[in-house]
Amino acid sequence: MTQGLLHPSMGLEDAVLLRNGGDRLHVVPDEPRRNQHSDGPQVSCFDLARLLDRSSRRFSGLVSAELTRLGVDDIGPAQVMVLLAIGDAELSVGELLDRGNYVGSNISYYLKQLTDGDYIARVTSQRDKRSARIRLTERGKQLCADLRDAAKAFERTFCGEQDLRDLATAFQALHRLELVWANAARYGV
Amino acid sequence: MTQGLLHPSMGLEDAVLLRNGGDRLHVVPDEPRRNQHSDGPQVSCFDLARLLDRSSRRFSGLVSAELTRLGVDDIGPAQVMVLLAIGDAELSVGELLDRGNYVGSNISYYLKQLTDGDYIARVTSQRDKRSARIRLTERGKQLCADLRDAAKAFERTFCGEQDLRDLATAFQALHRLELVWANAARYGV
DNA sequence: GAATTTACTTCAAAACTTGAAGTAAATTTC
DNA sequence: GAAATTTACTTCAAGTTTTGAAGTAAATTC
Repeated sequence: MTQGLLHPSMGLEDAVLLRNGGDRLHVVPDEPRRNQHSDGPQVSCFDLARLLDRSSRRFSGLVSAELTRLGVDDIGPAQVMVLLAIGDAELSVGELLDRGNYVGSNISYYLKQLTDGDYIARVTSQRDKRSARIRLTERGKQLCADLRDAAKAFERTFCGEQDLRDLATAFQALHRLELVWANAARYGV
Repeated sequence: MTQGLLHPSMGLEDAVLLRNGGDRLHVVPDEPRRNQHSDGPQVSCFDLARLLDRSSRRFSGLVSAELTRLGVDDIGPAQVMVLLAIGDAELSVGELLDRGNYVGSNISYYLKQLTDGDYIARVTSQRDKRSARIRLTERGKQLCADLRDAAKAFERTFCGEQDLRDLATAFQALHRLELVWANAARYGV
């Protein structure tokens, strides 16, 4: 039984959390810092996938908390992600779909909630009346701005230089992997 | 309005997919390869979060497809993740919870399905009769093995050296970020 | 101008998540 | 050593999210 790729019963995921007397939190790496390219213990795509899930959930929790703090209770983190995906652009539902996260009926469902909550405005496109153009309302923009501010504050409080680099590193590496997975889904598999 | 952290309307996520005549797929990086530490365009945690979601979904899709191919139709990718989280270990529900992904009632729900499908066996612990010990059945082990094989085959077909490095890189960076997020959730925020 | 395709939306069923409440065993407290 | 508390789960009911099939109306193609 091909053992090897999958974790050899050693929890790759155990967190080492410490509080250091003062008011600032530190994450203590168990090793000085691995050489960027000697990939350490074998990592399978399943390991990564579980970490993806876990991180996603964790982050959603933070966004939820922030929404509560902001007094927003008609939408959740999932809807927020849609808002952020729209950003400053004015785009059609199709373009939003191309941005990747969702399937059609799903985004309709979110858009309905966001429209009801007055976070986005939808106007039927003049050139193509089938297609709706979507953009943030003032309320939507305000929420995004508030969240960005919260994220900034969060970074100042909890993140060091290395954490910010990790953010970019994770993004780049994951971005490439996603292309591979998308490719696979598209052709053969 | 604090613009900057959030995508300046340029889709960081557009995929560049090519098919190159032959039977092998390539992902074409738009630059030779960024210096590992000059983090390129600003990436916010929201950008990463959306990518996390997207990648997760994408990967689940691949697992789903593989399950279908294997003729497994009583469980989905979510349950598979639980199986893989258990691995070769025999552990209690509590330990599984500590491995991080789920909340209590949630894992009960999955464990029930996995028990019904005969993928896992649960025995009441003798030392502490409240606690159930969980392990994979032969069927569960077989499925995990099949999936690992599929992943191997997948890697051979679709991944280059760089992709494998990305896997490890993403894992490490994300792992650290998750600690930060977990920390934040635990104290203050 | 009929047939097809595109760009969505709606609906209903399934899957998943959450939180509150429940159960039974272990531990602590008095 | 019995009562109270805590631990280790499970169950339940009420959401929320996801999926896929079907629908609608505008645009395109034939």
